[in-house]
Amino acid sequence: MRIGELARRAGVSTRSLRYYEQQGLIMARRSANGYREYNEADLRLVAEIRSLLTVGFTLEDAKPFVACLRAGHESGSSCPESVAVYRRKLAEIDDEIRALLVRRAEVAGQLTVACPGCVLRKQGEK
Amino acid sequence: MRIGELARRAGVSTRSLRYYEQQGLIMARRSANGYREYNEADLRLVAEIRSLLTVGFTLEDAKPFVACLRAGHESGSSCPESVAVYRRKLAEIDDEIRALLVRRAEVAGQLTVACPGCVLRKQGEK
DNA sequence: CTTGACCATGACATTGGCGTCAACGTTTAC
DNA sequence: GTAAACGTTGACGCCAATGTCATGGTCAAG
Repeated sequence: MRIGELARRAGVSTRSLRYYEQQGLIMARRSANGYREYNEADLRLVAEIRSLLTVGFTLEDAKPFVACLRAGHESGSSCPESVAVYRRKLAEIDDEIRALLVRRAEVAGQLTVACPGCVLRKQGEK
Repeated sequence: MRIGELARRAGVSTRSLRYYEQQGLIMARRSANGYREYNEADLRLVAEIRSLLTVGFTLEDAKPFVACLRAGHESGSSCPESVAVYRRKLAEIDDEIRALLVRRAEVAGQLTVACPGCVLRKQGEK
């Protein structure tokens, strides 16, 4: 299949597919006229990338997963490199959450001073 | 005082001060030679901006606070516009935290499948 | 042969808060 | 008078993942 069909089937733009290729994630074969030629496996790669992007991964983060799939594994996360990325991202997310909780507390504190009674309930507080 | 001194005293770069001016936050008087001339009140404005930026506000968010101070209020948050920004930012932070918790759960779920026992404790779990 | 739907590459725009040069004027001190 | 240290404006770079043109090749239907 060519890039337009893959884009439609994967629910992404052709621009994105070319960008993924440029970033070294999905390399397509080329037919005689220079058109990119894809197969079903490529559709899986794109799906993997999209699901990773939607949970906040970067394309760089997604590379090990794609490599894992291309290496023949049934899941992109079956490889130690992928697991390492998962663990790192989890730590990053935890850091962000911690930072946000601190910021929330600071803002809420200021708001309380400026306007007592204005503060809404905090995450997790009933 | 001129821009270099204000920058040193406020702990920011001259580049930032000029940028704040360009964004309409801090307008300096100009002396005959075209140099920006600041006073102590401007130092307070910059301090206000910095403290807001560090808790994740944008320069746009900071505008009402600066306006409040310039209007003569002792605190940048004494004006209803400022309070409104506080409330909005609080809601935004809560949204971000919610989104991050969702992402964390998704990533942790995937990691659990890929590598049982790898997942770290969640925020707030003892 | 032409229209239209594809495809290709290349390059600029977006968002925010600056860093960092460039190229040039001013002031200060020696 | 000249060098150092300051000031001015202007403009490009950065980061990420695209959107969106511009310009042009390919190909099937009519």
